[in-house]
Amino acid sequence: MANTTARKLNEIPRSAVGRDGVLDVAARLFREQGYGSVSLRKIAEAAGIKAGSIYYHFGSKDEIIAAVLDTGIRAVHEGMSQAVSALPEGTGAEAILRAAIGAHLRALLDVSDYSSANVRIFGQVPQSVRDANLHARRAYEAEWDNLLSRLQADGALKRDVDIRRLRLMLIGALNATLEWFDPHRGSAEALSRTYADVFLNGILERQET
Amino acid sequence: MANTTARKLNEIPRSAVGRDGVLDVAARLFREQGYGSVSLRKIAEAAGIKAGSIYYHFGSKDEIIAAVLDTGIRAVHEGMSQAVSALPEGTGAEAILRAAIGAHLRALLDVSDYSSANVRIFGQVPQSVRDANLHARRAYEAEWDNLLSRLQADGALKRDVDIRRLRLMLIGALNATLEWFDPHRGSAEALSRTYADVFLNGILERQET
DNA sequence: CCAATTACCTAACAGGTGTTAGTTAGGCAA
DNA sequence: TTGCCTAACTAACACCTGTTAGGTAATTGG
Repeated sequence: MANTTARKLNEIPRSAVGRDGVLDVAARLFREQGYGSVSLRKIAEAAGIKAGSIYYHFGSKDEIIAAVLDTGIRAVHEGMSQAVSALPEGTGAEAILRAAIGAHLRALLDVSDYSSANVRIFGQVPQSVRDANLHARRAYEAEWDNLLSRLQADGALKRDVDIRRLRLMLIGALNATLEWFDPHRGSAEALSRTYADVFLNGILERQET
Repeated sequence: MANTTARKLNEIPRSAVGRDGVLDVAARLFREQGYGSVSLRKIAEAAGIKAGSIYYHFGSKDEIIAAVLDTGIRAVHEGMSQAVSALPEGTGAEAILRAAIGAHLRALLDVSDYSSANVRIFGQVPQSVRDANLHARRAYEAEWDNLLSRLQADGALKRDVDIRRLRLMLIGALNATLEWFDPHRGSAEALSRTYADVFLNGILERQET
């Protein structure tokens, strides 16, 4: 009885696992090992339950990865949107871009297994699951395209760069970081600064001609 | 002994498939579908033989992906090295970098399923297979680091950029192209030029202050 | 012509896969 | 107490996986 009361007072659900617990574990495993190598039995074991029990919370394996992918994209999208809209009015183009780049990278490297899982396994999941995630993806891509177009219209970005292509290159570069970034070797913050430096001004030493 | 060698070198193999045929098919499937989704039976079917027959040419599935990964890295490495060393002496830093970027991208997008398969599945493959590929990978990475260090020492590259980090960012960005590039939408050649433009000079419109 | 080699085939193996059906134990409302 | 709800369980299913053993037809060097 004391147990029951204690449980009620805290916000801990009766079960130590639950739907969210399964999802958290799944996101972590997918990020670490890739889609094909993670079976329902592995997820169940890591979550401390049995494989069949997963079907109380989810209708299929696809439903699990779909949920992971969706949560992941939303996390990055929200992080980036908020970082940009939190800037004071009149912020310069360079600072805006630095904020957006920083937010995207932070979402991947610091914040959540969901975001990184999305990036890493998207190319490996069944087409139907990819398709289900496309709406959310396109919304995030549109956010970037809007931002970049606005900056280009203001004259801050070079006019000869195609926005769609620039966005693909930029986000692709940031996402690729997941394949090699090691937090022991440097902070996500410093890395984000380097990315911004390179993309904004390039790596060539400027000639004074 | 010499006879056997001569036969192997001169004559077209009797079979329409053979070890190389299996390898070609495997590289294509791995590139298209990822490591986990490609079974030996799928490879065999696409090659026009039966699953068991693969074991005449290879000792295990791991041996197949190891061969694919190895061929892939070598193809990119050779392409990049030759493109750079084919430049006339006295070629400027910018032209050298453009040549290297172009060669890397061409190897991924135009030349060979092996290169693109390497990039796409490396992160999904069993650790032992990754480890076996590391020597070849490191050799290619060293080639880039040498190139970039030389250019930096010559004063062509900014001095505040860490070479290792720059190489990871640059190759990562180029490799990410595989996830979205559509040859119907533009040539690899034009894309390579855009990558060079962005990385060398950045995307900010230069202010004339 | 013979023997060996090459490149395939068939059939089976043990184990892993996603998924389903039926069961159980505890908490809660009436 | 009764009966429902929640969140798990066990056991099995049909299928797929990498892999092995043994067999076969065609080609070739001696």
